[in-house]
Amino acid sequence: MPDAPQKPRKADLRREELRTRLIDIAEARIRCDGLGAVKARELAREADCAVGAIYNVFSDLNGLVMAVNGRTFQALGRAVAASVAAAPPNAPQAELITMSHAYLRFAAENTNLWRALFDLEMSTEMDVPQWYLAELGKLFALIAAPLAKIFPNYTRPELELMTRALFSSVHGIVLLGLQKRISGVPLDKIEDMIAILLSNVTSQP
Amino acid sequence: MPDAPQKPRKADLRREELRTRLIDIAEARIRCDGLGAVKARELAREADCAVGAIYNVFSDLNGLVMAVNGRTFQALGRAVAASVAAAPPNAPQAELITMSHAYLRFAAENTNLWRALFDLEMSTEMDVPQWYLAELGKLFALIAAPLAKIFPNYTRPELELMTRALFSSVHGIVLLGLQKRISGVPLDKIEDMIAILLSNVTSQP
DNA sequence: CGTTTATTCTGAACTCCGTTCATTAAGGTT
DNA sequence: AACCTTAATGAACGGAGTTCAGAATAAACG
Repeated sequence: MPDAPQKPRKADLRREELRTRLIDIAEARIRCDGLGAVKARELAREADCAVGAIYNVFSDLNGLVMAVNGRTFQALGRAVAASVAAAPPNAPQAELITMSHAYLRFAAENTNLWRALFDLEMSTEMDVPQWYLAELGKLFALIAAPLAKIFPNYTRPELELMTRALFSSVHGIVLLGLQKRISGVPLDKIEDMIAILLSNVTSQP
Repeated sequence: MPDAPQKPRKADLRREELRTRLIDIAEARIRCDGLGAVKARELAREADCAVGAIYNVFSDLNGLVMAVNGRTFQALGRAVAASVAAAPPNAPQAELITMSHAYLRFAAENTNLWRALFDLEMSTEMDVPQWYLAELGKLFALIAAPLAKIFPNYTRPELELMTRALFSSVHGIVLLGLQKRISGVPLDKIEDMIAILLSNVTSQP
């Protein structure tokens, strides 16, 4: 009797179908109205299931939001990677700026989803899932590559430090820039901030 | 009859006393256990008043947290200003690094209070109070002064852009650095990140 | 100083939310 | 078809912010 664990059939399919349905709904809600719009009863109504069913598929609502965050993080990574893939090689400074602008663009166009990426981890001080660190690692690698060309004399640790520093810097600029567009900063000003920062950092004396 | 509006007496004193008492308690709670530890019933119990009394003094719990944030923001401003006051003049690069390290130090030593400063504004998309912008303006002025010495050729708008960019960058480094000290970054690594970033930015070719 | 009016304080009650679990229904096995 | 194992259900629970009719207190007045 090969292929022993073949028991689950209908149930698992239904479960998997409900899982993606719930993620779809939660994603749409976060996109439109932010993290606070993810409510158990509304999800159940829209997904046409019982409230309890949600907890058969996810440990709690945080787990569901985490699943949405997984999608968002991958989409973010794709957006940044795509931006740099279409750029000319051997222009590492321009590469950094292009990636950062792609990051800004993604955050601006998917503000609520992008926010959820960071708002959830903070509130619950649980251990970061491994896919989270993996995706972050991919982003870091994209940044480290052009940086290594710009600073060929940097040691490995110095390069890592600089990578984290630049990522955090761009993240900070985007975060504060997108917050309160009123009385705040229009998108191209944020672009300028990123560009002026990166230009100054990457032009050695 | 001069001095007409002299009516309120006992009531206003009690009200003001309760106000500061509530802010004290909320501040202590946030400091120890974060924003989530500010609960109406617990506050009332600790302040020895009815839950409703809170709403006679503040519009809601957000208003109370706002009051705490006011204190925190002022303390933050004092900490940063003090750090630069004790530094040698005519060393603008060192000044910037000193201030940024003071910012990091304040955030590290008052993490929950510092977090509340930003976590609340985000969740409720209400209009930013004017004192908030005023305090931010003071911080910006502290940054702009040494920057003007480093980049004497910058126009006013360029200088403003650079000021915001650097503040946001340092904020981002501190934010992501302090988040998840586990598997994350120790304090002196964060200091190094700030220093390496600012050194690179402020050394023109 | 007593009475009356205005103000403030009180806390039970209302609403809303995430989560649970005894009960019910369905799926799989013999 | 009868049995058992598993999943789905939604009323109920606990805990949160906020409100508001009534009690208590302070002010005003005779």
